[in-house]
Amino acid sequence: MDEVPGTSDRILEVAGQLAQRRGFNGFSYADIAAALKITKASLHYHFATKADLGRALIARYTERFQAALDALEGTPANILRRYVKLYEDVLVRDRMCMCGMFAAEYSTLPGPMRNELRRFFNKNEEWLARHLEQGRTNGGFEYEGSSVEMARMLTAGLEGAMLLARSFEDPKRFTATAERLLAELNVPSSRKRS
Amino acid sequence: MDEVPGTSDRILEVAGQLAQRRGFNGFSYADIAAALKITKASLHYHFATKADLGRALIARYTERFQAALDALEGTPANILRRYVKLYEDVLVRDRMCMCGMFAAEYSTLPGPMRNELRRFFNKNEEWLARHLEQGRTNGGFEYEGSSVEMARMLTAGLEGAMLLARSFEDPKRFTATAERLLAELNVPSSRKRS
DNA sequence: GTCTATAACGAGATAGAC
DNA sequence: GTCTATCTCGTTATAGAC
Repeated sequence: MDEVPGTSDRILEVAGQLAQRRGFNGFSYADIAAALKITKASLHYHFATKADLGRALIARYTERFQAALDALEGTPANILRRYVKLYEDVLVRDRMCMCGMFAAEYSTLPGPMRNELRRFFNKNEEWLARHLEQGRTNGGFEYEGSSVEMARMLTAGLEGAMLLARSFEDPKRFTATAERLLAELNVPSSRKRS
Repeated sequence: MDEVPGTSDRILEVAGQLAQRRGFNGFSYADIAAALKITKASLHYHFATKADLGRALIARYTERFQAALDALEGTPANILRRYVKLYEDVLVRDRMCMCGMFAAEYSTLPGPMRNELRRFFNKNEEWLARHLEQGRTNGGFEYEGSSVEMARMLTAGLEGAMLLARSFEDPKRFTATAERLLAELNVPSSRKRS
């Protein structure tokens, strides 16, 4: 395990970074080629069309995000704080959530990418709803109504907060909004010791 | 008043629609020209560069949005419900908030557009914080902490919810999340009579 | 698997006639 | 103000040699 990455992987790595910073319509094969010092033609060997590349980008992102979620441990409150921190880490590296980015570009995306995008949000929602449920049962979370609805509110809030924080070039704006969102669940700020 | 719109206005109207559906990088002068049945060269007479056009688009959007906000009337709870309905109306016409859209494209936008974008969000935040404050004083709103922070949470939630609703091609997803957000303020759903 | 070369198209933008 | 014509460049994509 942890082998030397092949060309396809390195393409996905660079393209992913570009996509998270500039959006799917904001980068080109030329950008990737320049970064990897190979030619555009070589890229097409690995990903015949940009739609193929886009689909692979989301699939990889979903897989990695899911792995990060599955690795989160602790009390329900701490798991949720660490979940928020995943977003924060993306932001401080000057990136946006890839799927939040692509969601904005939704109407210009090829069909296969749209489906892959929904898959990401569905998996995210499922994980979040499950952990909210657990937190309500035995983690001190307080909210009324469906956990799925609450998961959707949190996701919307976090994605929107990333968008706004980037527009103001101020990651702290994200942190503040994220803390307010958690406060709605009665999850105290990580700065206060619980 | 209510004069026949000149060419510049018609350009902004069409370009605005395209921008709200496909993003700033998702439409071209050719698209506008086709819709208005004039040539691309004519467009450049009115807006020399696309950056100029983009800046004018945000300025106009800000102005119109502000006018819509100032026209909202009723109890604090009803004003807030009508505020949410402004977003909803955009969504059901198959559009996204122009500035939410541009926020996603932030890193690819020309500098003048970035400044204009922040101006929009600042004005929106100011209006919202003011009305939240009023609602807390004499409208039954319940929340802790700063009204500005709460305004930012609401804006993030609403923008994010629009993004997600569009990805699932389901405006009801927005409505549900918006109601959850208002519920956090103790603003009851508009479906229940208060 | 990577290269050179090029096709085929669309983008933003300009010159200059009317 | 709007047009025709054109420029220059960037885009995705392909053919075929190595």
